[in-house]
Amino acid sequence: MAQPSARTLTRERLAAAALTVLEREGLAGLSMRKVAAEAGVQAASLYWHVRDKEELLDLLADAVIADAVPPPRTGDWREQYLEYGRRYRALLLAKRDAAKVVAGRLTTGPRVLAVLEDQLDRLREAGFADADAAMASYLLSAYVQGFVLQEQSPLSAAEAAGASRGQVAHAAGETFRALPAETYPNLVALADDLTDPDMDTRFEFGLHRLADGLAALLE
Amino acid sequence: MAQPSARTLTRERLAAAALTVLEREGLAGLSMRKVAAEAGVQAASLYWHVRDKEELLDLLADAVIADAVPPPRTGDWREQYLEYGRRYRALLLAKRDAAKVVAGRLTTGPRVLAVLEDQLDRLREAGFADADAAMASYLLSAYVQGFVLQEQSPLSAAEAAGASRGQVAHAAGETFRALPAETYPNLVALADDLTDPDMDTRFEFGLHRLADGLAALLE
DNA sequence: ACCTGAACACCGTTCAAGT
DNA sequence: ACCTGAACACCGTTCAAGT
Repeated sequence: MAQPSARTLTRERLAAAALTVLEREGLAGLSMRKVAAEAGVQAASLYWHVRDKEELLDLLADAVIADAVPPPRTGDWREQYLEYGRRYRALLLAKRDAAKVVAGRLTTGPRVLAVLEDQLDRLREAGFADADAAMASYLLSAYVQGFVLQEQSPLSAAEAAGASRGQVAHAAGETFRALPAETYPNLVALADDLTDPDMDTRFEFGLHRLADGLAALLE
Repeated sequence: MAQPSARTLTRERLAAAALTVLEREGLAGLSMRKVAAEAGVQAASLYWHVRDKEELLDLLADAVIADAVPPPRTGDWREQYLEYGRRYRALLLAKRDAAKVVAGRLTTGPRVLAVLEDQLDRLREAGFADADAAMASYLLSAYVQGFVLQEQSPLSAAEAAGASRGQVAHAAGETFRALPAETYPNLVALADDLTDPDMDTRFEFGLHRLADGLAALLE
């Protein structure tokens, strides 16, 4: 196939420009004009390669998770399932606003398909029925996307304004503790647990529950 | 407290106007100008009641889930946990783009706090440790939000253009089936399972896995 | 085939000015 | 205290025109 010359615009170069802008300005700051400028072209030119901004975001979503790599085939299916979840989360956390970009978008890049294929293979091999393997895969991505979406968005105006996660969590804890104990005894008692900013532990907890719940299907 | 006269703008009336616009135009079509018009006021007036659009979206998120109601205290904790999940999903599905509005936003309306309080009470009563009860609650909302986010967003440009979910799912199934079977044997074999448009069944599957995984903590 | 210039309708937000 | 009018900088998208 004909190699596009160094300066011609392609969908790949468009996706790369969009990724750069995303990293620099966040999803809210990503405009067609800025992506065009990053690609060294006028805004109107993008519409030759892409129907609209929505389609550009599809390209961006593919680019965001293009680095997906299946975990090694070591340990049992459970350990490998956990590892899929951890890697997906890490992939999303690595790029600014990645969860917002990916959430609710169908990505079918070849790398993603390869990872999905591999994951299904391992689940079936572990003994899951076809439908259960498909569901287990969907379940994992819904959980990870939902989790990282929360994790990546500022908890409040305060955090957006520059306060650290720990500070915001502490303030939230104070809010719970300050609630009337007669009406909200549990919120007051669990204030610390509810606002614990250790996201790794939280993520692992959910991931293990999923794996345990799936394991019960094999008994 | 002084009753605001019928025509004065309040944060409550602002939230109600935003909700109306959301239902009519979707989140992408929700602008400060349209919300102002709906409230019978000029766009600039909103900034007296609200710092910026972000804060208006916070109000909107509260309004979206203000109707939350805890399930009846019948059956064991597991059945009640499932029911919390079902109701949360139903609440989000009832309002256009609700998952996108709520996802990654901290809502602390009194109704939501009451439901959370009640949920924690039941989990602790069932025997969960404090930290586990807090995690179980967070896990449920991450899962439901992640799930409905997928469910509520158009799977593709085709669906946005008016094709039914079933048609899109069928087309996606065709795509998987058409893949080279040597490279993607599992995607080809599970094409139907992966693209099954029955979202209720999918949701229930995940929900039961969560509940089973949590149940294992009590043994 | 691919890109530009100019335009259109529409944004979020600010601010002096009104009542 | 609350709202308006007008303005600013910035959007996504279209389209005739260029090469």
